[in-house]
Amino acid sequence: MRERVLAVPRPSVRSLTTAVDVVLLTPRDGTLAVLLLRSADSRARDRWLLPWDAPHVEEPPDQTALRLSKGVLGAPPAALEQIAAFGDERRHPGEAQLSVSFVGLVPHGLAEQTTDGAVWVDIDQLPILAPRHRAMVDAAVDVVRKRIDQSPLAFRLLPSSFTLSELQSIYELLLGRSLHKASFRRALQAAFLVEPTDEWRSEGRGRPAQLYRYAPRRRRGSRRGVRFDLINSD
Amino acid sequence: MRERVLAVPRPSVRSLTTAVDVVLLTPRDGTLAVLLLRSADSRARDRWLLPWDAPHVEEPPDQTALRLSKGVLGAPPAALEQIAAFGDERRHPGEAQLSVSFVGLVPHGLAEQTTDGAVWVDIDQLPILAPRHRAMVDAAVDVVRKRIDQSPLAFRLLPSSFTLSELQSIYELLLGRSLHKASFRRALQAAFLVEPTDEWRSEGRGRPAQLYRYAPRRRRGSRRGVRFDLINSD
DNA sequence: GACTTTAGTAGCACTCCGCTACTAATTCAG
DNA sequence: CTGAATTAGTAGCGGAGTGCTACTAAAGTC
Repeated sequence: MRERVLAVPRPSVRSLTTAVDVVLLTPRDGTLAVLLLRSADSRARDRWLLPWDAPHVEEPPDQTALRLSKGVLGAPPAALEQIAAFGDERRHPGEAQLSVSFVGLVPHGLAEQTTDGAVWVDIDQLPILAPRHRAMVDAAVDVVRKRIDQSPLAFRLLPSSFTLSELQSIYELLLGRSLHKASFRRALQAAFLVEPTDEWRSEGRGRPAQLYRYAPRRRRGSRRGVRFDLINSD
Repeated sequence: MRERVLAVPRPSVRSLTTAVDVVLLTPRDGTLAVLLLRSADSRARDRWLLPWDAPHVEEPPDQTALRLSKGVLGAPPAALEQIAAFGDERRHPGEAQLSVSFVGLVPHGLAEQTTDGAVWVDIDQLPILAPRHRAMVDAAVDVVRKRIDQSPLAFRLLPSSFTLSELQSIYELLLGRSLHKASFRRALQAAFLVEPTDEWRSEGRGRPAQLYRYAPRRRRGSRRGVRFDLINSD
């Protein structure tokens, strides 16, 4: 930083039409479902939409996403994270040049109380959406699957006490594949993420299950080496 | 999707002042360095800046990022990925309401030929930057560290043939910690990412090293279980 | 009471990972 | 020429992690 450097001309900003779009996901019937809105205008090009809006004046995008989520759910989602900005030629329903997209996770209980006009649709039975909205849904699922290991997302989809089978179902759902029961529990125990309560829940037939609560304890440093889990040879 | 749903009012977009900002990283002297520009106006509030500009008309943000990168480097970077959109109260040097930020990786050779006005600064010796730029640099490093396992980023920072020690250095640099030689090589072999050439390189003192090339072979499906690598108890 | 269903555990075989300790090939100092 | 220094590369041990089969446990159903 001691070298002499020439100065560069100062750029300036430009105004782009902007939208904030939200992909709300909930566990439903063994898979993930997305919240879609039926278009107001029956002659509109897009019949189904992700909830979206322009940011209000001085409102940061994450606040817009939160406002939108509360609007359709009546309450904030269990988690809300930015996916990415989409600004390419893929069409947005409002013709926004730039979209900032968010993914939210909605626990089952909250998912039942959506406002009129909102419908949960299974993730592999999506209707035709505007291309940009379609890309956001795919990206949202990817984001969730990538974060699930690092962040206690799964626990936010459950009530404060839950059975380990319920927890496993959530993980299977979010990961999109099934897990082995014994291995799942062993990994869970090694991670010190849950602790048993002294309650049990009898769910129809079968042996009652012990209830657990989310109670992460400080990990002893588990510096892993490089994994090279390279799947997509990008 | 067979339920009857009420229609919702149609939102509309709004124009926000927008910038695209680029965090270019290169390996240098055993750590990562960021490319910064010296501000044109000596009385400007921010003396140092990340390269940034407004998108041109009809130019998607990733193209803007590529244009900016080529502008300072004279050539495209080895990799260029979106980090995130920043739209909160953290100040942008151009007062942009919304910033779309990208991270680019620059191989050592290319890093030496930057235009005048650009300086590489060690990542832990950053000068004061506008808060939003500062946040972008931190986020850029995080993004790289999270993707390094899944994506062959490291190989793009090296010439087409390289020694395994060089490769390990790049990994150490990107990950920000040192790796064990034998373990690194074992993991690399298991991943079928490289193949040896029949050339050797003698680098001053010490035994000559065999040169390898990046040659990923289709992995046999290595479905791992859940890892619960939960470190940040978010 | 036998059967079904769900919860939960034991433990084997195998892989993976960190590490110490080695061998190999070169340069450099004298 | 010889030995120290330096860098490359491998062997293999011990422990941790993983996938799986096979079991035991506790409830409901008929």
